[in-house]
Amino acid sequence: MFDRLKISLDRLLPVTRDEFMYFATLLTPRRLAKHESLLRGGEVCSHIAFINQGCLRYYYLKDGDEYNGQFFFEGAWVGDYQSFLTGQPAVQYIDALEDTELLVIKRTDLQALYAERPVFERFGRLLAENIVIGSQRRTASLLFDTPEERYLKLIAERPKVMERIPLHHIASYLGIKPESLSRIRKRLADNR
Amino acid sequence: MFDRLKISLDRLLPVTRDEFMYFATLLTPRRLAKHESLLRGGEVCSHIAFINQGCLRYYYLKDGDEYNGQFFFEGAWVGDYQSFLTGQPAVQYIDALEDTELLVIKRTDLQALYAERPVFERFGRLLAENIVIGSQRRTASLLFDTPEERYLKLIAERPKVMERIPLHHIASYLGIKPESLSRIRKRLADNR
DNA sequence: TCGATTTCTTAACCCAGGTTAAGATACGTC
DNA sequence: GACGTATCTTAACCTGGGTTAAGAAATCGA
Repeated sequence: MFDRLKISLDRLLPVTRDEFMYFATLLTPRRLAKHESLLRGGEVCSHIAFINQGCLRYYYLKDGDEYNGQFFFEGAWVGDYQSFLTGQPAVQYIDALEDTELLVIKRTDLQALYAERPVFERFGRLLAENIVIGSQRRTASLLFDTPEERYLKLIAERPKVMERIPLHHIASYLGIKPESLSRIRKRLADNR
Repeated sequence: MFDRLKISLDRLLPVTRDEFMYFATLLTPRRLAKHESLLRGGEVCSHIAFINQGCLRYYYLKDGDEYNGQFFFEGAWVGDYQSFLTGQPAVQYIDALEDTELLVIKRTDLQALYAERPVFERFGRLLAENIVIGSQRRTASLLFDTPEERYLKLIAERPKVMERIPLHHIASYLGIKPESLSRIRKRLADNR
């Protein structure tokens, strides 16, 4: 049950068996059915979740339309950082895109863990730093890549997204409408 | 010389006078003239800098065009996170937009500080977490706000940017060309 | 198994931002 | 004070994504 978590943690920084066991006691398993939601906008994000199996997305709602911010697969952590850290209502919605198994940790338990075990404080820093890198890459791509370029990069860099996620969700992630993604795909198929 | 830094640190988390003094010994003052660069793409970002006075931007270069990622003013930290953390060549360029005074810390010194003083490990986490929040907000705005909406939000939320930064740099930050920003401004001036 | 829903595509028309070119101010600096 | 540069604007034309509408194909659920 905790195998994937151990591997995922160790990739960021090695923890002793003892420290890991303690961490594991703070985690609660949770299952989400496909399309079930982990967090709704307006709620406070009081937990973050490690994905043991499955796939989720977070998205924003504006004028009734959804805009996919990011997709997450097994081995990643999900949560609304802004809400989790500040205690303010979430602006993000988080849904499962497949039947999903999570390991969930409460905000207050994580805060206490940071204070008690320095190695996890470091883990928190490394995790946040890695998220910064990913988020800045995404910002840069939205700033200066065309939708077509973003689509091609997605195919090249994140095959899992192409394999497991419907095209209309991908379009939303790319910042365009499904019809436009179809058009781009046709353009590319008619070899440019 | 360290007053603004102390205030800025304390806002994230309080440090004792003693801890602060130790931190200060790791910092080197540095001045940049307007338009001088702190980091060029391709270099490794081996330092991060606290802005004591002045203003900088980081930008990306693509096909000879600059794309402004972010602006920073006194009280903020600047650096290419991706390069600083991974040791890979920077993809960002960092320039001063005004004559600027910095306090610079070396990567290796900061790493050592994290290991020696837990309070700074925590500081590093909190700083990274705050950057995540800012970066995700920016991503979201690029994803679903129109350029006009982004411009209006910038006026409302970041008056310093409007006061101190040329419009063509603001256009680049908004993801549009200077001519388009002029058009948007005209549209708004002709009251909608 | 069969109707309903989800997913994906196509096409016609519209529009905001890009491109190109030009000109007006303001700013520096020698 | 004058020349060059940086900043900002305007306008005509172009283009790629949005909108609307429709239909085909795959999947789901009862």
